[in-house]
Amino acid sequence: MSQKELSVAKLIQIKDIAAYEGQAVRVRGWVYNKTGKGRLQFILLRDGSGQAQCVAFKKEMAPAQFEAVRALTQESSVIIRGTVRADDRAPGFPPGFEIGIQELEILQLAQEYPISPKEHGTEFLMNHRHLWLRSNRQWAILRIRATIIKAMRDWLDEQGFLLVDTPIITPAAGEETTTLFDVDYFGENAFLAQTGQLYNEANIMAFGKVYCFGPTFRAEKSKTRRHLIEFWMLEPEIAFCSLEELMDIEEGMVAYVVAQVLAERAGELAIIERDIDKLKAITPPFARISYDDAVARLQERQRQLDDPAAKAELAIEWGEDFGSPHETALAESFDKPVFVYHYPTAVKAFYMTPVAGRPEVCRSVDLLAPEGYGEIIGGSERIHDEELLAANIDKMGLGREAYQWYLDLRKFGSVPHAGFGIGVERTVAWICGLSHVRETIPYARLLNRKYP
RNA sequence: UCCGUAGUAGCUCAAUUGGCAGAGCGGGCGGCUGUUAACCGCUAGGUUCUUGGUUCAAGUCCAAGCUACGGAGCCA
Repeated sequence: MSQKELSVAKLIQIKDIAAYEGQAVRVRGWVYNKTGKGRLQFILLRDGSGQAQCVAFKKEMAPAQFEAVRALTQESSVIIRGTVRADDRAPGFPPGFEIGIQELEILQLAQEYPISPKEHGTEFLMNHRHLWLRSNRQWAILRIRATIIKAMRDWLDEQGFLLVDTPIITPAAGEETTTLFDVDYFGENAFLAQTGQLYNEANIMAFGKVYCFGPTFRAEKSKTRRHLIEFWMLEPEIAFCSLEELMDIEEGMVAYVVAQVLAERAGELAIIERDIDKLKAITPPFARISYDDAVARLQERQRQLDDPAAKAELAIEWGEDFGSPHETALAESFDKPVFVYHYPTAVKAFYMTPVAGRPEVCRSVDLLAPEGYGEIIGGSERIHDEELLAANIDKMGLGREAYQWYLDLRKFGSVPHAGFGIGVERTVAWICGLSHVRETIPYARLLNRKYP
């Protein structure tokens, strides 16, 4: 191959490498790993779309060029020109193809890179999150995250929902007032949104079926594997919708999301070594059990336990909310997500409709993911009666002024309606089989972490 | 906030009863024509989290603090 041919070699993305077998190409990227054997050097190059092994033989290159390859450091940025060939020995994403290097251009020779292919601790990796994203596993997880978000939105769009954005800076609490982030709004007090739901309820009266998608903020001092201070939530809201219809929607969306991940991210699931048989089982219908039934199941299960510590952890009386051991124990009976509906009114938010003839429970439903991942969705039928809603706002001591516009919705053509919120990070953690949500978001905001 | 565990080289970890501060990886130098977290030889690299205490002697024991990790509560 002549210099001229090389200089006009087509610039490709590594994900497409199989289509260029036998052709001269250029790839741009970063040195993910390097190994070699004297006059033979192997560069594993990643370009964001995939990874390809690039091979340098000393006898096929100018001496200075070969020396440059030999001196490459991990994460150096380069442009490589060479010829694509099939080789079963070649690792990569996709595997089976490699590039025989003919020319190398170094954009920057990287300094000593802190993240080696060997093991590291959580603290070290989180401190280097801005670099950790380049690692295979993190790369795969965040690509799956993107597919999950896209699938959720595609499904809703297909079902006739409209994306309607809700504000981040809000004057009133969506839920409890203890977990709000304060914002100085030109000398007045405002808060970062915990939910877009109240605005969704206004928006459905204009558009029928809507959803919002964005970050939400909760200043909870919680330090668990399933909590973030800043997390992303997708919240559909539907006019003229019952709790049963809401469950149909949740079920359809979750099943679609899992199917899309299986179809489009098989390679990434393989990188993170996810057991995909567990995901293939996620098809409608999902079991639906009442809170009453769930408590009875938990009490029965607790009776069968011998270990006193485990027994104490799983203790529950009717009226109490579930802790994470309860959610895990409940979900263990199912190999799909399970709905738990009609929770006690006292443990749920002020806007949830009481069950007719049984006001101690409300028209609420949580969806618990399998494999111990717990609640990924919370939803309910909203109160559409002005008197009852106003009374609840007073009872919670929330202050009626800030909710005046919300109460207005019940004056001008109020209708039964329902909606839910699905936590993106918890969904990603479940589908990817991760032990902690900190790896499901590019830059996690945790109780004691705001860097990088 | 509470309970538990830990903090030693850039990283992951050893260090016996309180008695000379060590290995692998990564870095540097050299070797090797099919490597897959390559391999072989040489080499540099330390305020043992901080402060105070006990002791002839502290990485090791005691006290307080800081930080992280695991779990609980709360939630999506």
